[in-house]
Amino acid sequence: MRSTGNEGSGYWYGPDGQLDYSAAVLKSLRDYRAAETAVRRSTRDSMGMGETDILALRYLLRAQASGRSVAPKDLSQFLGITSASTTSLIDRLAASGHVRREAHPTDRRSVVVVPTPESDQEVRVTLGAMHRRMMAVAEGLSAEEARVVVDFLQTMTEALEHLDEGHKESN
Amino acid sequence: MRSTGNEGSGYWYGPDGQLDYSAAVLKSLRDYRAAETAVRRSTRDSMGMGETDILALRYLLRAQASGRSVAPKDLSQFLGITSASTTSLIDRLAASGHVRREAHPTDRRSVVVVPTPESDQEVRVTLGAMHRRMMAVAEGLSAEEARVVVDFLQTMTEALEHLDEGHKESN
DNA sequence: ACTAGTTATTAGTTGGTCTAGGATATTTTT
DNA sequence: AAAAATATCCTAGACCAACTAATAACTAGT
Repeated sequence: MRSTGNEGSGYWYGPDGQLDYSAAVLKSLRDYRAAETAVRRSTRDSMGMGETDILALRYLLRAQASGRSVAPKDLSQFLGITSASTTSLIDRLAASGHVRREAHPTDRRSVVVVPTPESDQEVRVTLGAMHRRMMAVAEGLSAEEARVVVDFLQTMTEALEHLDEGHKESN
Repeated sequence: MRSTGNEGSGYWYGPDGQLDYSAAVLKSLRDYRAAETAVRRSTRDSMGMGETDILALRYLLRAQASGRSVAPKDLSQFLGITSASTTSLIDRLAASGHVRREAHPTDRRSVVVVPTPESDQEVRVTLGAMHRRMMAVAEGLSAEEARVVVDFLQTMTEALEHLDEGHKESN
């Protein structure tokens, strides 16, 4: 339907119409992912850290911003790595001056991992430009368009999540 | 989906309106990425291979489907890894029976990497379900909605790509 | 007080990448 | 035609981040 108005998204005209739109949607999704991966890689290189380290740092900064304190265990769970890997990750981040280990106020087994102000600054500078760009694109959408995009992404996310559940059965 | 209000997408109502939509868009994009990453990881684990190996295999299968032949050099370039890493990657894939090395028809220095029929089958089974699911979601969009989504993703992709260009200059 | 469970760490292994260098085949120069 | 330069792939050795298994320090239940 509405076969007009696709000058911008081209490449996918075809006799069928409907099916071509779907292919275009999936392709644009793949392209987006590729671009995002490239940016992450570039960021990662420019900060001299691995992907996981950056994820961890961002998690720590977010937690700090909302007043939560983070133990190594929380990082393990969030990142999906073992506690041993988390220990060495914190070692790395501490060695590079991005975090400090502090004593846990009540549980003396545990530790609180705190990002340093410098790392906060660094991440802001490095990731700020990307975030602003993306925010600008999002703000370019009308409320109705935003609704369509959010609905689509959520539905796609749910589809993937359900898929992941039934992954054991060879289906 | 189908937007009956936003019970699903909630959390983002606020006095401002416009800005909250943008935040919701970015959040849904993040969530989608997280879900996709999880599925990839799960697939990777279930096939007992690394991420790079799966990318390589898919590249090989696509190339085969379109009649192109692939040399190790092509894999290096596509994956962005060194030739040494590519060698060991091919070693792995050959050891697990996913590919074979064959002589290059004209250039006797070179080698052609060919995916085995079994690996084709395996990838089809493993990735087919995901692709069908995603296609189903995409087909659930009207033409107009598809246009909005594709435009959005393309614009976002361009924003990221331009960002990546100016990444050397401290900006 | 003793046992069981939790939390973080250490030690050692594995997997995938890198750099450096070597082997073989092709192309270009002399 | 022979020699030099280039191209393509492989091998060797090292590094890094993840893993598993075992340990130390602590908390909580009985």
